[in-house]
Amino acid sequence: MDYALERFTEEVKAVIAATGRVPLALIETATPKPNIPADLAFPAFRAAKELKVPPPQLAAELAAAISIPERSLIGKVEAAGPFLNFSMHPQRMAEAVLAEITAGAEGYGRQADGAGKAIVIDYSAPNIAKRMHVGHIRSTIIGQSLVNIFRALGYSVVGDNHLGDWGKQFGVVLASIAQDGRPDAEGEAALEALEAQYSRYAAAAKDRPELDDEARRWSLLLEQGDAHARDLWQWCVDLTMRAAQRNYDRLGVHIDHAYGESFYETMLPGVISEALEHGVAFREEGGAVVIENLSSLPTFLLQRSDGGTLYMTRDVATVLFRLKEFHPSRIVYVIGEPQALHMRQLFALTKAMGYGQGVDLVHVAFGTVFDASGQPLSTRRGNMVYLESLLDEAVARARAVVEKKSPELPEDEKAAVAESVGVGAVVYNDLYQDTKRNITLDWERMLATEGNSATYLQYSHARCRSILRRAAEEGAAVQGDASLLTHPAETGLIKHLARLPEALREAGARYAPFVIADWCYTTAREFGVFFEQCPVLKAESADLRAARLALVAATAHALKAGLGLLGIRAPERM
RNA sequence: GGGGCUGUAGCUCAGUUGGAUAGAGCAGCGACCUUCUAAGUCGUUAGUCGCCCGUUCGAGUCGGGCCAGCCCCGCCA
Repeated sequence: MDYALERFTEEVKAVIAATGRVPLALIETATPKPNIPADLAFPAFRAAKELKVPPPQLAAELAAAISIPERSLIGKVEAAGPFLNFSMHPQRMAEAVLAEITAGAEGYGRQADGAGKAIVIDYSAPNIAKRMHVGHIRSTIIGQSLVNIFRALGYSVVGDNHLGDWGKQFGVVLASIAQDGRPDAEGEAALEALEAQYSRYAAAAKDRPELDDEARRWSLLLEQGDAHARDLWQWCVDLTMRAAQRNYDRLGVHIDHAYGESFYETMLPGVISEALEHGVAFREEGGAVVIENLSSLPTFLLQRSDGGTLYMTRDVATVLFRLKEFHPSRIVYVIGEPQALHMRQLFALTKAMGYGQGVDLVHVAFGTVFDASGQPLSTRRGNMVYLESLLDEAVARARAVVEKKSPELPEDEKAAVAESVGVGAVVYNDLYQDTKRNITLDWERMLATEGNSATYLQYSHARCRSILRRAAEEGAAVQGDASLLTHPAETGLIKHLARLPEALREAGARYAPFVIADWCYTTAREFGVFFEQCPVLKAESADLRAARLALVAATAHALKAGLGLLGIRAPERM
């Protein structure tokens, strides 16, 4: 559907065109900066040059020549130097926008751009028998937001959790469990114990080669489908996924599939032979399969000299499977920036092998997380942060704030609010800025309850709901004449609400959830101004109260829709 | 040596088809709660947009060259 803002833009272009003064191709509009009292501008420079008149003259002529149709969303047009500025008709915009949001409710902003197209999004990808750490956290949170965004844009989105459940190191995992037994725990505690067993085993193997042999034997048994090895492996997968699922539930993450690396095991020989047949790869003397001079990328390997496969081999197989299985128009990888080269090589190789022509292979690279002293987080440094503990810590801190700010809430609601606020803060920390930036783990900033923070957005929503709750108690009408909303604070809020569909489009086009975060933040600010300046329940008249209540309801819906795209819950009270 | 990302206020960041006086938050200073949630609102201090050339009516934005930080460059993932 065309939302009000798009219709307004179309009308602006149409009225300029109707003057017959400017060729259609030269009618380009721009959004004025916030300090300009207009909603859409036509910079006359280019057209003026073409027509050989000074830009201010053209702008003035157009301003005089333009006639605004009846019932137009355009309020007024005026020349400002070389710019032709258009303003929205506040009342008609108010009516249109509130009607749209009321109709769309928490699905406001949805579009059909992607109808009939599938997108595969690869995200989260925890390693089996290990805890999820910062890298997986970023991938999970960013990936889920992109899933939400593309679904809202009408795409058929397939999420795939590419589990690290295979490979050389898994023999060590199994051998260490065979030696030390299965930890008697659940969740991160169990995985932490497995990690410790793994480390001990790997360390001991340095002096005792027979341990290495034992690990290799387990690895082989697993690949050969030995029942016992397979059972142990499955136990690890189940344990890890149970722990992951608890975290996913808290984060509002739902991933459609979890094929994992192991799924592709049988397809790997085919991938290698096909690459050789296509002549994009060759087998060097040592036996390794090499790809050289591909799109001027550095040389890389598809098979080890000992015959073993690599990350690249499995990734190629994964692309081929996804193409065949889902027929996507794009495959999106939410993976850390350090793997940018690997991704470019993978994409180039896939295309060179003749696959995925016309399919966009996209790497959404996210930056690295550093600790407060600027060190990268790592297990070895001992400053690693794990998902479950991160969420628990965030919720505990949020709980303290809830106790202080809202002691009157019932116990279970306090807990629920703390959960939403704490988890929301963690999510927002990964989404409020461009994902490709490195970020510094800073508890103070992450759990900030002021300014551009998840809490502020949730608080704004809760304030809306609070007003609506009281209105319901008083039996007040929540639907009124939107054309009464002419206060600058009301108009400002409405105009901004109208921009969610546009923000959604941009977020999708740029793979950038922060565009949504920005929109949410500005919405909360606009609402804050409105809240201060325009009494709702005590409005001057019943009609105005009804109209303002409708605006508050719309704001709540839109804000909840925006937060939903980010994967952040919006509590009713806090 | 080659390549990728980043460089905008004291700090953290927006600023994407080149357009009007470069915007927020935090921190600092000041004001506002007997009125719908002060987890709020308003005011104020603060910037040679890393540096230098170029393209043009116009460059934070585009091109080239430097500088700095992070990361990557065959048998891990």
